[in-house]
Amino acid sequence: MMIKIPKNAASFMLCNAFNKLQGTFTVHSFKTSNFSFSELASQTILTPFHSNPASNRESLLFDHPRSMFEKITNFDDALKLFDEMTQRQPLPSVVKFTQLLQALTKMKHYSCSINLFKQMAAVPAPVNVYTTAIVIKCCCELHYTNQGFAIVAYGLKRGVVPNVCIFNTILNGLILEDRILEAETLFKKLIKGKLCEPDVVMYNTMIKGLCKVGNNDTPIALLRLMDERGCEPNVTTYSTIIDSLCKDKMVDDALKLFNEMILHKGILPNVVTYTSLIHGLCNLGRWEDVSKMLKEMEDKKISPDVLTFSMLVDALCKEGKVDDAKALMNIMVKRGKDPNLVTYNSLIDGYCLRGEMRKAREVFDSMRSRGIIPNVITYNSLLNAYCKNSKIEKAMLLFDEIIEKGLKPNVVTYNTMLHGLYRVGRCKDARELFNEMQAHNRISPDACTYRIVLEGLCNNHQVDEALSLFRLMGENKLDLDIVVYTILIDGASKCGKPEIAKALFNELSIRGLHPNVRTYNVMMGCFCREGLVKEAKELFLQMEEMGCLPDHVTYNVLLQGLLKNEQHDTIEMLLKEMDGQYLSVDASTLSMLLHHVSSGSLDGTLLKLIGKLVPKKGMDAPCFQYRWR
DNA sequence: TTAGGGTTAG
Repeated sequence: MMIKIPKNAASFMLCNAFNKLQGTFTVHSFKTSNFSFSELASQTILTPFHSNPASNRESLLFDHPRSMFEKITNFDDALKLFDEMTQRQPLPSVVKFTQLLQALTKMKHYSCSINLFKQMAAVPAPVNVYTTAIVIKCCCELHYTNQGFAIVAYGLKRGVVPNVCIFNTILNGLILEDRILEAETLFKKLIKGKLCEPDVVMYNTMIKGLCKVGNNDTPIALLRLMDERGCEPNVTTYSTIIDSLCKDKMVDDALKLFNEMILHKGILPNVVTYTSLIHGLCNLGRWEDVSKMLKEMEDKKISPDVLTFSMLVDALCKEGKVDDAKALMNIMVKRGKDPNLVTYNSLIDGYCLRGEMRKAREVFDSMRSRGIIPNVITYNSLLNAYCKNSKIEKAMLLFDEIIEKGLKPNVVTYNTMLHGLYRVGRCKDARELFNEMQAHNRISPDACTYRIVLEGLCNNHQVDEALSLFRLMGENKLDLDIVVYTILIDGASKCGKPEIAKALFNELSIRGLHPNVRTYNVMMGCFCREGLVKEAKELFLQMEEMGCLPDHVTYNVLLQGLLKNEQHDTIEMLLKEMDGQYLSVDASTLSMLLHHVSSGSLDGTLLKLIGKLVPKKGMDAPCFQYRWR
């Protein structure tokens, strides 16, 4: 679609530039009822908005426009008003039409706004840059950004010159649709073609989009570009980048930017900036820095909000400090910040992970009595706890309750249930559920589902079925990753099929997969079980050559293999290596070592070394402590 | 006296 040349020179330049843009973006026609925006754009006989004489002669109906438009709370009222407006002679001003469209858009009736806009075009009613901006936003919100382009073209035909607001809406639309590359190209063209000078809002939009795709360098480059082009960043600009860095665990870089913002730019951080930083610090377990940040907020009289508190509640729960988390929830209530569904879910999950089901249920009941309706995530936590504790009957009752409440189980729900069923050996029920999730609820199994099923089958001595499912996965081109291979190697080995385990291990290099520490541990366990200690030792050397460092499991597996097979020559060396790497012996290795010492097959002088390898108890990891005032 | 971005938690 080419735009024909309009009257004034500025529009002429814009049209040229816009036509060049067409090469980069596909502009689809906007067909709904009987005409499209692309067709509209190519029409020539349209009334320019400024020639409408109605604007200075309003009737009584429109003398109080605010109250009139504030009353529009539903679709029917809007339509009725619109009909009256379009039938008036002369037509109401463009501002009135714009207000009506804006009222609908604020109510999220995007399609309705677009339809009215089309009817306006048919009248034709007056249109200006505000009107088109609103309708373009509607298209973008509906993920029809291409139609937004068509409206820009249509606007140009009517002398509406797109400005920074309109281009920003388009950029935001592309970002909403994850079309970041296209947004970047358009942004560059806007600058190069001097179509508009980006302002802080536009830079923020672009920065948000780039952060969304996991890029941190370009947003920082944009921040520098703002400086070059004389555009002042604001707290949103910095907070967006700070948050992105924190999510990528680059908290120190985020803190540098935070200091730059305050000290060099004189921009005050807000609760969002602090919440992002606190979140990043919590994830890295930097509790002292978290306390510092909270103190700083207090000094600056910035109150933590529900999100700040919820995040801290969640962090405490993940550290196992669930009672502290509950106490923090009481503090937030005292401060007038009501915990919401997310906050309650964290606390319930925290109790569930500790197996404190009575407390979890108490919180569950209290949230409901406060009118907060549990969602599928709430149920998943409870379900997981019941399954992990082999309380499959309770889990099944809960599963029924999810459906009774009209909630839709998700893939996590099914994975949890499958795990639970295999744990108690109910393979047939698991198989039925596996079929049901796909057939009845149209939920596709994910990589996790397959791992659970394969591991479940292996643990229940159904290695052959696991293998055939595994081969089926290969045909479906599902993730045949190293985790899946490791599960099967372990399963085959433990079910007395070491040959299959070895064949699978050898298959890895053909598939281009690299064994990880778990894979090596499992394979070494397989050799040891077979009495092939020499092969296990060789693998131990090989893994280091391949750049895979042994962990405490590796040493324990090898030690047990050596002890079982009465090969004592390398034991002292291994124990010394463990000591050097601060690794511990596990309970069964320890008892075997002690047994061999007492029977005299191991030298008693090793006892001192063994003592150093016993894990120390009772040392609580340092965690978050803060004196709330 | 009509338009755009607004960043933070499970």
